[in-house]
Amino acid sequence: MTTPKLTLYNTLTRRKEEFKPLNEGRVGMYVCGPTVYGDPHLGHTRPAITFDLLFRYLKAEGYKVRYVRNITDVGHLEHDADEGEDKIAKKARLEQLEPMEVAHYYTERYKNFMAKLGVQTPSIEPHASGHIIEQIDFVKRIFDAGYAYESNGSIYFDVEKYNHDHKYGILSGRNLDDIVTDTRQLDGQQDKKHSFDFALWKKASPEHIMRWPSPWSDGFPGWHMECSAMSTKYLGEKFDIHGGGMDLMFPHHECEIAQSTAALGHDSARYWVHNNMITINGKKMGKSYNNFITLEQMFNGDHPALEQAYSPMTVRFFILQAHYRSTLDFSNEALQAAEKGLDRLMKGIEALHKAPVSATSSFNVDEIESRCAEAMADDLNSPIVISTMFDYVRLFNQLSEGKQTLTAEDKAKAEATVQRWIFDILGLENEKAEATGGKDMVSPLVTMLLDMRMQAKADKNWALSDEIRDKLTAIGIRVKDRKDGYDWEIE
RNA sequence: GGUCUGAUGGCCGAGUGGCUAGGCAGAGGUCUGCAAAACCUCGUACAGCGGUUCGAAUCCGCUUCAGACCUCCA
Repeated sequence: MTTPKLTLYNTLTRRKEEFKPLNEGRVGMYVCGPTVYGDPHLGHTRPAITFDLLFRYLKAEGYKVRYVRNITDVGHLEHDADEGEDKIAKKARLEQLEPMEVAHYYTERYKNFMAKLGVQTPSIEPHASGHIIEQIDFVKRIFDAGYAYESNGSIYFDVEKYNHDHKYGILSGRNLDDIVTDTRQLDGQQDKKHSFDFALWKKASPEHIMRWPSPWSDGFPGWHMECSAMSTKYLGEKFDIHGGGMDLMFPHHECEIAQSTAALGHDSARYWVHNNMITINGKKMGKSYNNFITLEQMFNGDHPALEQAYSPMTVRFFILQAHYRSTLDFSNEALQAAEKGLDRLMKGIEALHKAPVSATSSFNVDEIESRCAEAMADDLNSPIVISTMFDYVRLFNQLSEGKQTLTAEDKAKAEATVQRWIFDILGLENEKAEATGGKDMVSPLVTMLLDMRMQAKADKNWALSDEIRDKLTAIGIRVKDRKDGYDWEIE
């Protein structure tokens, strides 16, 4: 059995391409992380889980992966940012907190919620504020290369000049003429030669709190700079994969390409991978629409749009059931379907573990691996991996009834394959099994009661039999009658 | 206005030039003292109109509708 070759959809070429790492056996991956001035919401889970999936998959395939995901804690300019206030500072003033206090608070919140969702910690999580020197240095390189100009203490990228030598807009498919006619006139752009020029370094106004010295002014880096500087620092001038949300394609990633090309003479990332958006009522869920549901709300159900709380794994499963390049629409119906589907999947896996072994196998377990491998290699088609697993869940469930059989060897193989795909690569967890760790403690008691119930049933004492079942149900223990006994689980 | 994407059965969502996606919900059945769970069966969907083709929901064109980006956004 040969492992199928991984293909990834590369936004640069608008087609699926076979993935070939620059260095044999190693992968460098950079993904745009959160701006930590607000609570993480459902939308943030899409890139986190998408690239967590890729990270896990590459590692499972034997690659050594360095996965860098930044924390943006400075520099993202406000709408009226040219007047010199960035998002972190603005929020801080409103809340009477130190900017770093705000950034730290939301960074911790982000990390904690991601951990709940089974998102593994990247190899490096660099903070923009900790890389001001690298960013200044990067600006210098662009300036020295002749693609930037100084104006009133700020440094701007000369898009027109860059476009003359290279080509601006290769990622988003725009050309400069369109951008010229279509860019809105914003206030405070008097320092720039053209409206489409973007800031590499901004001079801070007097009231601006977050500021650093530079050769040009006391100020702060432009909002595309951190990704160029930090990806270069940790992954080198050329690396394999750059990921992020589709909404970042323009201008953020476009500007990143321009910056890197201007400074280094060549583009940095080989494969640009973009996840699609989560929508709600057909519209993108995001800060600007003020239609987002925070993860805290998702997990405790405290939001007008939520009919109930949804567990972290339900959310993860919900996301993995859609392909990462499709929009995914939030609805209670869809989340509830995911919740039940995940439950069915986990129960099916438990059925496999409990299944008896036979002298022969009635189905081929090798196909589980080959079908999953083929699906995932095809641009990370996690929905197909899941649907494949459901096909086998049906068979696993039939094992206890004797309608299907597995040899001990095949059962072990099936268990290993499930472990690899469901738990290691998709990163799902059996929340219920983990939450009911106390099962062992109550087990003797429950067993005793259920033995009594068996006797009652044998005596056709249905009143007592049902009373035992009802009382157990009332405290969250579900009784399942089997042909020759019983089974039970904690809800 | 420019660039781009999408429109799949009650819901969510894969996929594809001819061959079952899958999950959820629903209907019927098996099992069972009853129930739960599990298993079996079922709906025969691909926005509309043209075209290419032996054959298209899948390719092409047009139309309608929806969305993303062009401004901070995952």
